[in-house]
Amino acid sequence: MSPQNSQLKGSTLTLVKTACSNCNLRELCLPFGLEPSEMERLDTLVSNRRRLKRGEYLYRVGDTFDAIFAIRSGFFKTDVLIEDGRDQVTGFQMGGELLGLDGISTEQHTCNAIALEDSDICAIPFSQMEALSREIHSLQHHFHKVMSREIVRDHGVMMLLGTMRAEERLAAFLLNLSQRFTARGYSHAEFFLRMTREEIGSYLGLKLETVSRTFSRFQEDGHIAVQQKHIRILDVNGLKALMNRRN
Amino acid sequence: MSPQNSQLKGSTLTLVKTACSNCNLRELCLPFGLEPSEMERLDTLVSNRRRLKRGEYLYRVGDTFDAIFAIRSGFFKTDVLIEDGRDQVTGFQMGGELLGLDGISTEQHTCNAIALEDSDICAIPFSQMEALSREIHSLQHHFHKVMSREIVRDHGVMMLLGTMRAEERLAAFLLNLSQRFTARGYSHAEFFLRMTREEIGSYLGLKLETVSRTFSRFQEDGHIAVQQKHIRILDVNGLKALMNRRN
DNA sequence: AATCGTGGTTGACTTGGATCAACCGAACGG
DNA sequence: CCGTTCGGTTGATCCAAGTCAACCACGATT
Repeated sequence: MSPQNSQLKGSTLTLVKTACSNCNLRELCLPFGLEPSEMERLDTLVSNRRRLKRGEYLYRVGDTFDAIFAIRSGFFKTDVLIEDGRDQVTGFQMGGELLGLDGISTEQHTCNAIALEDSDICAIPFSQMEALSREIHSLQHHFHKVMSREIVRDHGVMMLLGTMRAEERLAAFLLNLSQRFTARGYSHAEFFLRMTREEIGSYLGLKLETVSRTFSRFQEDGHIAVQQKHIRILDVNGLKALMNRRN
Repeated sequence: MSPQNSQLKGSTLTLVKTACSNCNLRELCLPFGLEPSEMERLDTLVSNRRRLKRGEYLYRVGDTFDAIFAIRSGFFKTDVLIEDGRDQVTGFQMGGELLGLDGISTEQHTCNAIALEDSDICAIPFSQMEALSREIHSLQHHFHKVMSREIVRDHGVMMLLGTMRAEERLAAFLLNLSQRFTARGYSHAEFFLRMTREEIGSYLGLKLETVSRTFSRFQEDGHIAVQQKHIRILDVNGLKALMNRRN
């Protein structure tokens, strides 16, 4: 009775010639909107593929930056820390999303990226990527859009952390996950959380107990069914209503 | 009886000969690191200069995006809002900083940018900027760094909102302002706040009363001297110590 | 000089989420 | 198979910040 395991085991690890052109995430990822001939040129940069096991670091604070990473499969978190031990999860990333943009600024990574399940990533050497985007306008423009989208996403998180109560934060979090799973062809209503309550709490500015309690409350109210990491959304509109209910 | 209207009418669109090459903020701004000949080429894009009076919008949520803006002088805030009236200040920007990066993603601005004092900005048409950065490597790379720096800054704010107590947030805020004023040749220890307590609170995820009380406490403890918007920092190290005092 | 409005300060009280603590259940290694 | 560990749940209590409210300071307007 463990659908989680069967799902995980279902991922067959075959060594495929890495290429954006045959990647089923290409429409979500960097090559979005490229002509076939252009995509071939991008393929030559992305030859570098890497596997990570659950818990492994893709990069750490202070690592020198020379490549951005596209997630081919798997699930990541990024976090920042301050001296005294506090840390904050700054995001959860899934297939088709880019990691490492934080490193461009100082040529050093400013956060940690950690695989939350066995994952598969493509490394894209950044200087080559800049060179290619000088030649392919649509690649350049799309890359700018991806960076900008990250800024907009961060504003959303700031809004969430600055103005929302615990219930609203959790509802927003679940709806966001649901929407991203949907975009990747998975069920919008049923999924497994890849992260712990503590990691969710850190991302949302809450303690793990509050996350747990709020999940329980959502369940009592019939909005979701939770069993450990397994989530079923029973009432999307109920969750949405929770979100912009002012007091 | 409509100060807003009169303010809007006050927006004078003057065409001044603008040039990065003679701007004293060039080392903080987009042209950082360019050769003189390259800077001349950038000058041709930045011909477009605009004055805003206090309270005027540089852009609003939903405005179509076609240019990024460099602040030549003055002070801005950006904010996002959700339906039910809540809003969150996402940043305060001063001379040499760029505004509008949020708009690249969807070709529409996703936040409001409002002048907090009479200000002077340079508009840089984005498609021309992309074209030029295909030719000038250092411009391209610097622009990427600026976007990345914005992402890193946002992570800092997320950290602040997610893990810090009111005292720490305010201390971090004051130290950040001080440091940015210093970089612009102003006193690091004495300055005027351009924003209200409410705006500070919105940025820091606090209520205005909490901001006010915390300023008073800092004053009692001899860390700062406050009188309305006038701030003197008396004990930088005291403030720094406040910041990473765990509990 | 009197009035009004906006922004700031301060006090009294309330509360949402943190903290502390006990306990439970699933996964894993010996 | 049992003990251990880790993650999750739930309860009791506490406190930092929110809320509500009164009042003050400073400019702008008349």
